[in-house]
Parts: sequence; structure tokens; C-alpha cells
Amino acid sequence: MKIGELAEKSGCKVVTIRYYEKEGLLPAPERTEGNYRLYGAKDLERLGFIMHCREHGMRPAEIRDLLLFRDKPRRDCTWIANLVDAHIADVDAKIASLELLKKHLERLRGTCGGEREGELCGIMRSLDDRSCCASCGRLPAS
Amino acid sequence: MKIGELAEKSGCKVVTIRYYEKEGLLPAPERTEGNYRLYGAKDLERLGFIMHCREHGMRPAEIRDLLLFRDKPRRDCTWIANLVDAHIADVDAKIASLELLKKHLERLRGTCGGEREGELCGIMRSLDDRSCCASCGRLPAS
DNA sequence: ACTTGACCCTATAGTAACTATAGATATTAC
DNA sequence: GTAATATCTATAGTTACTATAGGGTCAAGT
Repeated sequence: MKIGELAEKSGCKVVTIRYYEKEGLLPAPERTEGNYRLYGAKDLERLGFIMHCREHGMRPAEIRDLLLFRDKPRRDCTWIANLVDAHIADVDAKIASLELLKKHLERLRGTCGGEREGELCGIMRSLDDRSCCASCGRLPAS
Repeated sequence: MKIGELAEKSGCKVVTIRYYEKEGLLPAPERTEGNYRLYGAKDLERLGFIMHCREHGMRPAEIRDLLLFRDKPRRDCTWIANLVDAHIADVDAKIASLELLKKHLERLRGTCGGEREGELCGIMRSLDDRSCCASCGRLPAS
């Protein structure tokens, strides 16, 4: 199949498939006479694996490692469980950070006096004073 | 004060200060004879405002709008409350998405048989089958 | 045969919000 | 005077793609 069909079957965009090839996640496929990429069932499976990993928040570099393992499984796969554990911890940290951010934003929202006078805008005044955030938990810079 | 002192007092990196200047968030400051940037108290306040906004997850473009308002307040500041509301909604969506991701990751983690045999690695097998995710909520591509 | 349109190709640049590097100049400390 | 530190500019790198430009290939219709 050509790249468009692979894209449709996998749900991955054409440009992204080419990108994955350039990044070494997908092997360079055969070409037709007219220099079109030609894929088979294995490529579709591999791309499915890649997308499944991406959907789980893994980055291309990690996926590359997983693909190496997939291509040539070794006896010990403990590191894979560790990788997933690390991702879960990562996600937990992000959630916690966002919960804190939400708290800050809601507090900020609460300082809107609703008096519709620019100079007195409560939110602007709150933003002017950064020290307020020191008390209730420092937000990460990101 | 010079840029290093401003960086220390604000907690913002020197390079980031220069970046904010280039992006138009900070005005081009005076210079010494030796072409060093010279800042005053107002710059520190403005940078504090910027960082406070950043800590609340606002992007430079939004901060630019807020700074324009700060420089020249208009009567109506409803849009500022709306901006904050939109951010809260945004954060909520991100949290929900991460919660779902966490659920998926934990399920994935649970498929590790712990049998330490590469070919049978449960996680790898789960990653091979993307259809499992269709049932319990599609993960966003990001 | 010709043209239209859909699909495909490569290479390059753009995205966000910085960060890192290289190479030059200025100031400060000893 | 010299060495270390701080600053300057300009450019490129980061992530995971996406967009654009400029062109080639292929199947169908006239």
C-alpha cells in the first residue's frame, strides 16, 4: 500500500509517517518505480505500536528503545515495567502541578471585584503582587 | 542595576530577560557606556508581573495583552476575568486528559506478567494491540 | 493525446518558549 | 597587568511535529 492508505488505516498523518521514518522509528520502505513508498502489513503493525506508545505519552526516543526490544527481545524486560512506572510518576507530578495551578487561578479569579474599572481591576492588582503565591505553594515556572 | 542583578532579584534567568525584551514584554532599557543594560525598580516590577503571569500558565502573547492594559487601563476589564476563566477550563481539560492517561498507563502496567521473558513480556504485547484503548476512552494524540 | 485532479516526492522553515553555543567586549578583583 | 567574571550579539538547538514551496506520478475523463 502507498503512504496515503497507511495513513488512513493507521490514523496517522502522511507527514508524520515520513517524519517517523526520518527519525528511525519506521524503516525506509521499498519504493515503486515512480519513487512512491510501498508499505506492507508489518509496517502497519509497527506504526500501530508506535502510535499506541505515543498515546501513552511516550516520546520517540523511548519508543525507539521499545522498538529495538520488539525487534530483538532479550530475556530481561524489567526496564519496561520501570519505564511505565516512571511515566505514571511523571503523570502524577503533572496532575499535582496542574491542581495547584488551578487553585491559584481560582484564587486569582476570585479577586475580580467585578467593578469594571480598569484601574481597580482586582485581577490586575493580584498579578502585580507576586508575593501572594509564596504562601500557598510555589508554582513551577512551566 | 545590571541584568545579572535583575535576574537574581526576580528569579528570572538572564537569557530569559533578554528574550522577553526581544519579544516586546520588557522595554529596551537604557545602556551604560559599555553597552550594558541598565534596569530600575519599574523593570523589576514589570518582570515580576510577567513571571507571575507565566506561573499562572499564561503565554507571552496573552501577557503582552495584559501588559498593554497595565500600561493603559481601560474602563472595561471583563475580558481579563474571561481570560482567567478560559485558563481554568484549559487546566481542567488537561487534568482530565492526564487522569485518563494515568488510567491507561496503570492498566498497561498491570499487564506485566513479571515472568522476565522478553518474548512474553505482557506490556509489549499490550502495546502491540491498540484496539484495547478504543473501549475505555480514546487518548488524545498529544 | 491532453488535461485535470489527486496523490506523492524532497527540502526547508516555522511552531512555543526558551536554552545553548560561539566569539567578542567590559568590568572587577587581585 | 592579568585573570576571572559579567555582559554583549547572533545563531542554532530543543520537541514532535506542521506548513510551505516547488516539483513529479498516476488514473480517469474528453
